[in-house]
Amino acid sequence: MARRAAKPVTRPVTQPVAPRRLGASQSATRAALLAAAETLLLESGYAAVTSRRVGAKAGLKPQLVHYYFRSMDELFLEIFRRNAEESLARMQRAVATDPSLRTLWQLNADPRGATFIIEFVALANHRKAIRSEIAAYAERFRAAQLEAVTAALAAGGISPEQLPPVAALLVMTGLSQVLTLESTLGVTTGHEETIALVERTITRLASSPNS
Amino acid sequence: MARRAAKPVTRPVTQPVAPRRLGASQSATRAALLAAAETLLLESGYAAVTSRRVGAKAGLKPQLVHYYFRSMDELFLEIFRRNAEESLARMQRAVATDPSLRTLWQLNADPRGATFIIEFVALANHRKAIRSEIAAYAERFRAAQLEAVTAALAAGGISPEQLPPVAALLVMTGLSQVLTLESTLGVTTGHEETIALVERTITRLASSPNS
DNA sequence: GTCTATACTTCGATAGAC
DNA sequence: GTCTATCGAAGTATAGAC
Repeated sequence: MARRAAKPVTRPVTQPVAPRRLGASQSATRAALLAAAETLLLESGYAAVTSRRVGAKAGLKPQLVHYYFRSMDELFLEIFRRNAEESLARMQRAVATDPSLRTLWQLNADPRGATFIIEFVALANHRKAIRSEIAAYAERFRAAQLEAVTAALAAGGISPEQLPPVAALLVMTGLSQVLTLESTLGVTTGHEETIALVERTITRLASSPNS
Repeated sequence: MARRAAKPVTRPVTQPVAPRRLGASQSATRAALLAAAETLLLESGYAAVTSRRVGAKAGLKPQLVHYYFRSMDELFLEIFRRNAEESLARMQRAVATDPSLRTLWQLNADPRGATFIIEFVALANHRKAIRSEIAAYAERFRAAQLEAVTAALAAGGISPEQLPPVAALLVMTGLSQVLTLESTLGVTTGHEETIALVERTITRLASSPNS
């Protein structure tokens, strides 16, 4: 992976950091690079996201990556933020329309999302700068979902003592993660039965006086 | 990542493949390299497992990695197989002693196991040679666990119609995966409540006539 | 059987011309 | 805003000396 920084670089003391020029964030070229990087990430994993390959995929020179992003970590973070913001917004829109457990469950089923999570968690394992960003987002996402689950369970007459909303949420999250993760591996034993069980349970919780 | 093979290399036609010598599989040096690689994988993610770093961690020359393993993929597979076999065996031993849901749940709680899974699934995302191996193992593990869950539920008087054993298994697997995954990120919101719910549910399923 | 020397590739990043 | 040129570190892998 040709680790970090080519040279220590004797930096002029008057310009403490970021002396390099950086491209505008509205640039179409920048957007193309981001799109190429995102595709690479999903198709081939984060290790495939190198400035050279991103450049090639976008039909551009690899140095442009460094012109628009201070470092590869910054590129990764930009990809993460965009997707995070977008999926948070999508979730909140969907919940605003129909604040049910089924809505949340269906949102989780997006296979792209699970692939993203895997890649970024693995990334976080050796790029500390990325870990905290992911953790912060995870908490934010959890809080927003929790609100929806709490409301949905209350509407179904389920008390928090019978079933803590946060536990219900984690069960759903865990399940959808395993299901999509295994699907990408080609393992699908038991998936059908499990999905059926979730559907039944959601229906039951939506309108019953019992756990 | 300084991708693949230094040179095409003009290979003599009489020696179609694997002309290189390989070290003995009982070698202590080999074991040291494997241990170092495994530690690196867990601590820093698969991208940190490079011949140079593995060598350094083991206090050996990086070239030795290539002497004992034909390629980095082979090293990864060796790590995977060892851990896979061992955890399958451990599970079967535990279940033989006490074939209950709680036994299975406690086995899943091992954080090492979940970290391994994350790393290898991410790896499988762009190393095809590894994917099939993981998928095959997953099916094997699933089948063994399923047997135990089926027996445990039957013993508790739960019919497969009330709760399909394979679905119960996937719920447990998904949960333990999310819990440890989030823990490594430092996110633990709701974990306590969820673990409590699982414990309660296991107790209920172990000895009751109701779903 | 075991390890060293070394080849060659790719990496991130920068400087400076256009 | 983009391209040419280039550096030095790190990557995989092989050939051949002990």
